[in-house]
Amino acid sequence: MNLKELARKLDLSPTTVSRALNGYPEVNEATRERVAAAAKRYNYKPNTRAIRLATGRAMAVGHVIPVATRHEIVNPVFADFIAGAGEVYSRNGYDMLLSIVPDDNEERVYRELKSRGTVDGVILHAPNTEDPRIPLLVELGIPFVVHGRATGTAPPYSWVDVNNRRAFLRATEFLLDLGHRRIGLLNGLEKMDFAIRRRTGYEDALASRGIPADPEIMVSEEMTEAAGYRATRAMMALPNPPTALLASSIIIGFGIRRALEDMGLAMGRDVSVIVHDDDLSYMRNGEDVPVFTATRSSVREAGRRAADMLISIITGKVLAPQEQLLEAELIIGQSTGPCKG
Amino acid sequence: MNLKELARKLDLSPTTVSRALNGYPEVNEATRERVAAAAKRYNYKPNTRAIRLATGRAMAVGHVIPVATRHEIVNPVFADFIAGAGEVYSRNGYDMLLSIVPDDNEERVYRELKSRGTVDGVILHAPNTEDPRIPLLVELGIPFVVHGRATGTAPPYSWVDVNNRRAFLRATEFLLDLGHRRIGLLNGLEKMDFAIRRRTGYEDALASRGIPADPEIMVSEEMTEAAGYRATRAMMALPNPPTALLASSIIIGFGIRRALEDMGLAMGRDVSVIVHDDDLSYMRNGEDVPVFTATRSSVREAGRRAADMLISIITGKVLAPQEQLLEAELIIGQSTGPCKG
DNA sequence: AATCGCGTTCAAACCGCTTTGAATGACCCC
DNA sequence: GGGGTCATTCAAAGCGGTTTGAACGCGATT
Repeated sequence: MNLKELARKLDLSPTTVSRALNGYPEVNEATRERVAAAAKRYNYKPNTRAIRLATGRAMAVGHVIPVATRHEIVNPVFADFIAGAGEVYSRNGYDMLLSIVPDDNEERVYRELKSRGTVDGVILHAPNTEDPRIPLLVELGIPFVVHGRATGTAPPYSWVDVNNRRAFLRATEFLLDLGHRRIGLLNGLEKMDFAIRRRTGYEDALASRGIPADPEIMVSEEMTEAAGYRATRAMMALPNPPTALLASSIIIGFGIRRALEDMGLAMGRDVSVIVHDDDLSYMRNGEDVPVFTATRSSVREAGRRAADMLISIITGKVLAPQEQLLEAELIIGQSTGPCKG
Repeated sequence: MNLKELARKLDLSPTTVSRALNGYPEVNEATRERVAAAAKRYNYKPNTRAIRLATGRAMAVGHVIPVATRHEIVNPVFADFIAGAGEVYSRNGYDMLLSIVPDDNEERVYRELKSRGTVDGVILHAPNTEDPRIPLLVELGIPFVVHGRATGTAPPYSWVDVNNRRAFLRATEFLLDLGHRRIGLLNGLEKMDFAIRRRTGYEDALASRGIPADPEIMVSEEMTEAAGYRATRAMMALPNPPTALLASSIIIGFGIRRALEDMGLAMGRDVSVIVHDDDLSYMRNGEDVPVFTATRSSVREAGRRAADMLISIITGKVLAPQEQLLEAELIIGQSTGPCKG
């Protein structure tokens, strides 16, 4: 059943039927009801492809997921982020398009999205410092929202981010307050912007207490269980090992825990651990009492916010670049305790 | 730059230009080259929306992700699956559409995908036994491939699945060979088809050695770290605790490890553990030596296979329903050892 | 010379909607 | 009664491609 057929059944022109269904004011209320009833009865759904061509809008949002050709890492927070974003899209009648792209090919993909008109806007994931994708998107004129920020990027742009610096500042201060002086940092790769912000927060907290940051107990690696294990073993083998560890993800935390266990050390008693917890739905930090003391910020919520923001940019509801900074909570779990050094 | 403009520049009709670019045989080779050169020079990309309307094909594949309204679980294997599928789609010029849908609404979404013509086919995720979605998709005439299978579903359908029964059969036999007689099962929710197949494999292995399955050491829960912890604590507190555990996911395995540690037990020495490992890119099972002994099968590869299969169904390359059963490897790690009971 | 076939190109219809601009008729006012 | 306003409806022209059916030029066939 298409519009023309429906119109014929109703003895109306396609014009009127279309307007009736789309809520235009110039149709008689009685007519509108008749049309609505018939549409329902014949289960009429307008063809998406035709709407898109006619309106020139794609009614779709793109998420370009760069897959590192070398690292082969699919970011684990990604699933939750799009779950949040997806909720918002479907509420607003938008489709969500995913492009899995080798990361050396991203520019071409954006250019094609633009010239083929497949999407109305995109979400930019995992920004690096001075990320070249941002000026590119600005140049192409594609509406976009960044999940995260990119230090050193000139043009203004819209973003949703966690206050990573403050989160790690507070976490570090909390450990300092517990008496820890040797605090190891297990960070993500520092080409990613958030990793740099987290390190800065950590360093600032140390500096404010006059403690020099020690590169020997600061690592920047992929955020995997295995990397957490390896880094922990290495740090704990130092002549002057840390008494506390601060990690950029709960997955690293699992690796830390395994390493400590293998060395016969108890987390929370012998070594304090704080992790960043993205509140992933399939990786909850314990049930009633959190396993890890953590800086927590729901990445799913970030997905919702970013999607909302993007839609209001696409629809022209807002014009200036939007910014939204989410604060992480510091939640106390079983993995921290006073320093007994 | 659109087709008409390009045609005008070339002093050709849109018809010929279109045919030249789409490889139709009736265009003069010299003309074709002239067209190709101009298309490249003016960076002409045909508008996706127009192609879709004209051809009646969506050139897109849908993935409907049911989000359990109660459990709030986004399946962690999902990110890797679509990473694999996405590779195949982009190679073939298809878009990947994601719908995040409350699971009480799935039927409506499929009907809309059909009547609005948004996609050419779908991948069905996380099938339950006698899953009603399968007959629905057959009825609607939407091409689809199931990731997994659904026992007790009447109509034939295409699927890609791991041989879950055999994987767990072999894992159980391996533990039995090590002398274990009390083997606990930490399974996923048994409304999901794969969970039932895994239990069957486990039970069959026990039965073949004349060991009765004991419901006290068999749980079926969400596959989270916390659930793994809880179940392990409960089982180990029994008067007759298991000496080995078999778990449906590596995430459960992390919970098992934490529980054992809390009880002062060493994994691999005091209690043997085998997990199923989906070979997630962000959750590798150790680096050189696997941490967990595991039944391993790459879910990313499954994504590739499913996408390939779906595309050949959509394009009519194959007509009969296709089936593909992947075998899991049994890889030996540090979490298993002889029973010392 | 008329006919045929072949290779190549084109005009126009079509896909299913939206949207512009015009038409219709009822009602009101002077 | 003529003109103006207003509410309502419609025909037709897009949107940017694909595809059908026809046309054209030219060498080969009869």
